[in-house]
Parts: sequence; C-alpha cells; structure tokens
Amino acid sequence: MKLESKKILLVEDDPNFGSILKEYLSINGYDVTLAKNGIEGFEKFKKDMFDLCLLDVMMPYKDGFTLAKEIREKNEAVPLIFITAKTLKEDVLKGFKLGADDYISKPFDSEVLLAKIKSILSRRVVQPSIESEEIDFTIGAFEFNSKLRMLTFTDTAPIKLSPKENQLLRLLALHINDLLSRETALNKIWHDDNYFTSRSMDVYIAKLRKYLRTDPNVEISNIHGEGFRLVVNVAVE
Amino acid sequence: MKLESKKILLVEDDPNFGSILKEYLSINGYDVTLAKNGIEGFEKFKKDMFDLCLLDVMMPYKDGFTLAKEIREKNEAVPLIFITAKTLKEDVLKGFKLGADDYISKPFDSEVLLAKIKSILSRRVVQPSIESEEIDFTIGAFEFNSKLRMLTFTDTAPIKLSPKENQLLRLLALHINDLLSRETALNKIWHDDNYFTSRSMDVYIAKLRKYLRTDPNVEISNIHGEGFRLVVNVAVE
DNA sequence: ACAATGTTTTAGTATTATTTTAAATATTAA
DNA sequence: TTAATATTTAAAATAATACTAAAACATTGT
Repeated sequence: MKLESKKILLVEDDPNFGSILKEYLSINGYDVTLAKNGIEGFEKFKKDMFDLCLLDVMMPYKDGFTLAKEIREKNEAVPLIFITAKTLKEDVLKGFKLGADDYISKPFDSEVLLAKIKSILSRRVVQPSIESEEIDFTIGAFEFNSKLRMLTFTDTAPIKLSPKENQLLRLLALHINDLLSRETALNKIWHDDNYFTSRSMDVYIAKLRKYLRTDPNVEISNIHGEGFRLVVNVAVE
Repeated sequence: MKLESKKILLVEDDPNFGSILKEYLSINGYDVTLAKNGIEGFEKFKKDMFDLCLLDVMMPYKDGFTLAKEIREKNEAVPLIFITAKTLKEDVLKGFKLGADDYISKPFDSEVLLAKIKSILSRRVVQPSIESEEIDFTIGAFEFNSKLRMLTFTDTAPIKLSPKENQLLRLLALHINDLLSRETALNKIWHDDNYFTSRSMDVYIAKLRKYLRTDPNVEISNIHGEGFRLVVNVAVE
C-alpha cells in the first residue's frame, strides 16, 4: 500500500463480487473501503474523505441513486461511477443527471474499469477541500450558516433556506464580490446547463434577492450573459 | 442561450453518420466542426481551439489513435472521446492509455453520448487561460476589470460594459499605445471580417470613446485603413 | 396509504440589455 | 475632387433576465 494511494468507496451488496473487486483494486494501488449496502455506504462516506465512489445501482434498502443523491448533498465534486447490472438507458441517463462521471455495466472487464478510474482521477484537479468545509459566512448584516441552511439578520428570526436556495447562496458567498458564472452554478447545483435549468436558477436568484432585501447594502447583481455577483457595499464615511 | 457555445471537433469518415451526428450535437447547442478523416481532422485541430474531440477509431489514412497521439502532443488537456465500432477490449485500453476521457461503441444512443459530453465538459476545471494580469488594466485615470466588465473612474460609480464593449476595450488595452488592427479585432471578437461587422465595430469604438472622454488624457485614435490605437498621454510638466 | 407541507420546475409576461443595421455626415488619401 | 474609409446617432432586431403564480413533485408525519 503506497503512502499516497487514492481512496475509493465501493458500495456493492453482492459480498462475493464486492470482495473480489476490492481485492483487485487494492492490488492496483487503491485504498478501498467496501460497504455492503447504501446505508452503510453513506455512513462510511460521512466518516471519511474519498477520491472516488463506485456505486452499485441495484441494492436493497437504499439503491445507488438514492445514495448518490445523499453523497452529492455532502460533496458536489467527488467523482461517482455507477455499476449497473443491465444497461438500461433510463438508468444511465438518471445516473448522469445525478452527476455521475461514468457508469459501467456488469459484467465488465476489470482492466477497463481500472482504466476509467485512472482517467477520471488523473483529470481531476485536487479541489481545495476548503471549499467543502466553508460553512459560515457573513454577508453584510446577515449571518449565513450553510450547514444548518439558515440565514439570520441581526436579532430577527432566522430564515430557513431550502436545499437549492442554500446551495446557490453558498456558491455566491464563496465568490463574494466576484463573478459566479451561470455555467458553474448550473453544473455544480443542477448538474446540467440548459434553458430550463437556467430559468429555474433565475427563480432562485429572485427568491434570494427577496430575502436579502432586508439589508440595502447587499445585492445580487447580474452580469449579462455571464452570471451573477453577490455584492456587499461597504458604507463610506 | 447561445452565447459561447462549446466547440467540438468530430472526426468521422462515414459521411452519413458524421453529418447526422454533427446535426444532432448542433441542435443540442454545440458548435461542431466535422472532419472526414484523420488528416483533415488534425489540420482543423491545429487551426482552431476545441473544447472536446470526438474521434472515430477506424478511419482510412490515419486512424483515431494516431490522430489522438498527434493531438495530445499539441494539447495534453483537451478531452478526447473515442468512437469504436466494435468493443474490442484492447482498443478500449489503448484509447485510455492515449489519454481518452471516454469511449463509446457503435451503435450508441445519442442521448447517452450527449450525457457523457456534458459530464466531461462540466467537470473540467476551467483552466485560467487568462493570466490575472490580463484581467485588470489601468488606462489613464480608469481602472478596468475585464472579468467583471467594469470600468471605474476615480470614485465615481463604475460603468458596466456590455460583452462586446468589454472584449474590444480589453483588446485595445492589451495593445495599449500600439496598433490594434481592424482585422485582428474583427477576427477575435466577431469571428468574421466583413463590411457589416466592421460597421458594428465602429459603433463600439464610438461607445468606448464616449466612456473614455471623462479622462482627457485617454483617447482611441484611428489609423486610417489599419485600425485603432488606445493612447494614454502622459502629463508633461 | 393519506393528507399536509415544503420544494422545485414550468410557464407566461414584462422588462431590460445588447447587438446590428441604417442613414446622414465627416474625414482622409491619392 | 472623389472614392474609400470613418464617425455618430438613432431605430430595429435579438437575446437575456426578472418576477409571479401555478403546476408538478417530493417529503414527512400520522
């Protein structure tokens, strides 16, 4: 086991197949954690940091898609590869919509899987994991806790944000006073960039603007054709 | 949503299949260039910048792998997807070894291909091809931020620039005190050099002149028959 | 399973921003 | 002087965004 080996979370309910695959990947230099169902998979995911997740789609209790959704809520960047028994087109597309990087159908050639994993990991720039840990933000007179999804204005009752409102405000806050491109936001939050997701995003921008109106020094300004900018005006004496 | 569509190079020798696929991708918002063999493909690759290449493996004269190798020599980052007629394991592995991001075997479902393309493009880290010093400019008494498209004159409210105004001012600023030829500007911004785009550019020159009038030491001067020059006069004591 | 509640998408209309075209006038080079 | 090139303004054409309300979907608790 190399010192800096990449960590893979493998969630697979078939114990036989699971342990063989784990063994194979380990031999090839990966640090593999095996979970035998979606529930256990999510537990392990929360406890540790992984470079890639390999998720079986068909599992009892909690299927791979549901698990993927939960994982995406915690981490929008970790690469996901789905393992599907049958190559059902709907399943494949559903996977991509959830932000999959790839899928592979059983039975598959282990060398091919290995090549895919390598390809995906090699192309990824190591994300400054800080981004996934930024939780608290100060936006003008607001305090925003993205973990609790709460936006608080000085001693008034906090506003509860919906998941999408929260993700969008968080992205804006991470780029405060700077451009957050439509493309980035759509890819990170909606995992798709088209006319409809774009309209949907506009609706959320309108909602956030409404919340943020309480402080006149805070605004979300549009950069036509590019994206949005969360601006905090500093009062000048 | 048609601003800045992603450019795809499609290299496919079957003219029928090629044009259908090109049409399909175009409808879905991509700017597709079709080359009918590896030689033509490489020519086109050298002439332009692409966001992704779709390469058929089996082609006369120069196969997809050879082409991929040449492309990789020029550009080690551009995503490659191979289209293989047969799913020969050796071929697939060879593709990955050459730095493929994915492969897809004929016949394939076009929606799945589209999902893969989206996934790959959305995950690629937007390489900061623009150096940070190429974002901020000082033009006389102005500060110009080309990322936020803002032109600021000492403590007055910043002027928001439109995309074209912004691109043009940026090009002028990059060539400050030097000639920016009409041809260069038209090709870089309008991607076309004809009578009408030239008139359009004149309109933008007029707009920029209006903005820049605030500082009498800054001017855009014309070089008849050649182009324009952004001049900053240094005050002489 | 059901209703109640919350969330997200879709749809429609209004508004605003941007780009191109047109036209009238001015300037320059030869 | 004259043909080509440049300058400007205004209007027309196109495209992107704002916002609201309703529909569709999902979640939760009973």
